[in-house]
Amino acid sequence: MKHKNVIALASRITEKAHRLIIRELEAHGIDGIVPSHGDILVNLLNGEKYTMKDLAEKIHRTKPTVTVLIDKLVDFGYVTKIKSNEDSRVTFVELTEKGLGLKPSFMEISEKMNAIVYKDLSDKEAEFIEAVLGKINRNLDE
Amino acid sequence: MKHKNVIALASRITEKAHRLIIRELEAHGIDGIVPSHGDILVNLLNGEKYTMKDLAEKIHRTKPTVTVLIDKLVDFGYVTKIKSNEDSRVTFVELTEKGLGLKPSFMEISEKMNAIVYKDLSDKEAEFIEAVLGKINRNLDE
DNA sequence: CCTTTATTATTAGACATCTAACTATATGGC
DNA sequence: GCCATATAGTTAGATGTCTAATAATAAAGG
Repeated sequence: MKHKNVIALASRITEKAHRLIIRELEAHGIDGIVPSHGDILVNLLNGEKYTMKDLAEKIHRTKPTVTVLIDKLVDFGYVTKIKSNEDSRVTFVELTEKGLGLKPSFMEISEKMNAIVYKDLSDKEAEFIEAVLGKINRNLDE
Repeated sequence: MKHKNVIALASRITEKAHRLIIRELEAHGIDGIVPSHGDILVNLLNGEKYTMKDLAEKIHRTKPTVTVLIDKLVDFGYVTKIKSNEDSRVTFVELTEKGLGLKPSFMEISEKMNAIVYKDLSDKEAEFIEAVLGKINRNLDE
């Protein structure tokens, strides 16, 4: 019990993973996209449409943040906003054709990431570490 | 090998830990300080003085970022900047008395954080998870 | 020496993110 | 039916962070 640096490691891993994702996206010709945009797009890749609020919850960001993120994705032509008919406060977000076209790249990047992260980890180790991280994650929900 | 979400967990853990740190700092009456400021201060708590560049490396941030962070810490009166005599390009940063006074709070917060993160983890589990996270962290240094 | 190259730090500009405040709409109680 | 309250989304303002460019100084090579 001498080290006590799970948080520092988690932080460094998160940042390196984010940089890797951005680098890979650029390598696939996808520019100006940060991981949060990616998270949104991944959620939309099943073809469903979601409200701004739904997306905010899914990617663990606030609504104002999602407004900005989505506006950028609209500018890039990856998604469209659709006003709800039933409740005019609500805005749905849906992938465009161009957005749907990102799927192969996203799957490749995801596989590449997993190959790096889980390199030389046995299935047992992978399972164990996810279980423990899950526990720590819950512990932090004060 | 079904989950594959170490990165997502690391990301959530990092963010929750950061929020917890900020909340605890405020509870100790330390306001306007984010984890990066904390990282800098923790590094200075041994009484040594470090250059801007040193600090940037220690906290894994760029030099422009550290310039901004330090300027804020100077405004708050926690640190002072001292021009080097030997090399006039170099600026040293050192804790003030007020900065030194943060030590007890920082230690308390660190202990509280460890208590939460390592709650119901055996020593063996803690050791193992840090070893595996260390491995993943290195794997990401492409 | 003097010029080129390297190094330290800052400034400028961009962006994701947050909280707080605001708008607009819906819902629920009386 | 109206008014209070809740909910969805945006806008405004602040801040940490980055990259690129700049300034100032040091070191190195001819």
